[in-house]
Amino acid sequence: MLALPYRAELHHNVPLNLEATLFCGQAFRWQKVADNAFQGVVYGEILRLTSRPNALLIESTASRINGKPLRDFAWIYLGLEDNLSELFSPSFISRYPHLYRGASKYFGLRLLRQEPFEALISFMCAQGIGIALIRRQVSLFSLLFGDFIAITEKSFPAPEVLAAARLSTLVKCANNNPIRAKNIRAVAHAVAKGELDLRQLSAPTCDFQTARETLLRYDGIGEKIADCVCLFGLGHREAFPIDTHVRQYLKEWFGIKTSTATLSSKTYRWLCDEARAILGKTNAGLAGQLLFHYWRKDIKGLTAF
DNA sequence: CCCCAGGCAGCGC
DNA sequence: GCGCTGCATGGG
Repeated sequence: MLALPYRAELHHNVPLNLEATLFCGQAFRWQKVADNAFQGVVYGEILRLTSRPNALLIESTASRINGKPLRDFAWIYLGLEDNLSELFSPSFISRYPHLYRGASKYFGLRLLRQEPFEALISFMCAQGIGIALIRRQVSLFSLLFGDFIAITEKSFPAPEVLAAARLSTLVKCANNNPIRAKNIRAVAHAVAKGELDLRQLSAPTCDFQTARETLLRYDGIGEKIADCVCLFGLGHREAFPIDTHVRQYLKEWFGIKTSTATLSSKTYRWLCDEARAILGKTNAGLAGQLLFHYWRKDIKGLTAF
């Protein structure tokens, strides 16, 4: 395994399920490198996280990431500030004890705080195709446009690079989908120009709906993608992305049915409201992720990583 | 060959 | 407002 010069240890007494967190957070470029050890690239540095009882080993190519010491960065990136003690309300637990038991297996799943631009482009690639294909697309962006960090690792490209890229190369990254490639280039251009200010959308002063509506103005970003970017890239905890799996468990577990093949905007928002009514407004995002993971792994038998 | 995979936009009605 | 279809590709 690649030797990383800087290391820190985060001693904590809060629950952390690293594998579920990285998988559900859709950090598509992260890889499992050993038992309880995962490696990724964030803000142009390699980051390796190893989970131990009540401690997290942090190793990196730099002593600071995004201007913060490794310990502080990991705390924010992994969403460890969230209080999990009231994630599921007493009324939810008494009404759905079996779901509570099932989801509790993944207690310690957190909401990632990814790099906003990488999250934005990654989720634009995650439309109606399998995880393997999504991972391939996102990796190609780094392979073709990123800068070397080490022999084996590259950064995610900057907005300026993608904005100036040849369309034919972007098409390769976008699973040969020229429409998606154009959309991605247009969004990268908007970010590069400062017209789409991701830092502003992730500021505490920016509310969720404003961030969401701003993203929705761009082609290639619909309700679900906007919610994903808000939840995992911009730190808006009340976002509740509804994909095909979430739609399935809402129907199966809570009897919330939708008839049509594709969700209209209105129906999508209605489904969100129904889910928030059950899971609680402030906890819906994280609680939904636990249910999502339980549904995928235990009910559908799909594997993470 | 079918349907499904962490959807979106555009079309006809 | 709706419901459907094309986009694109790999796997079951």
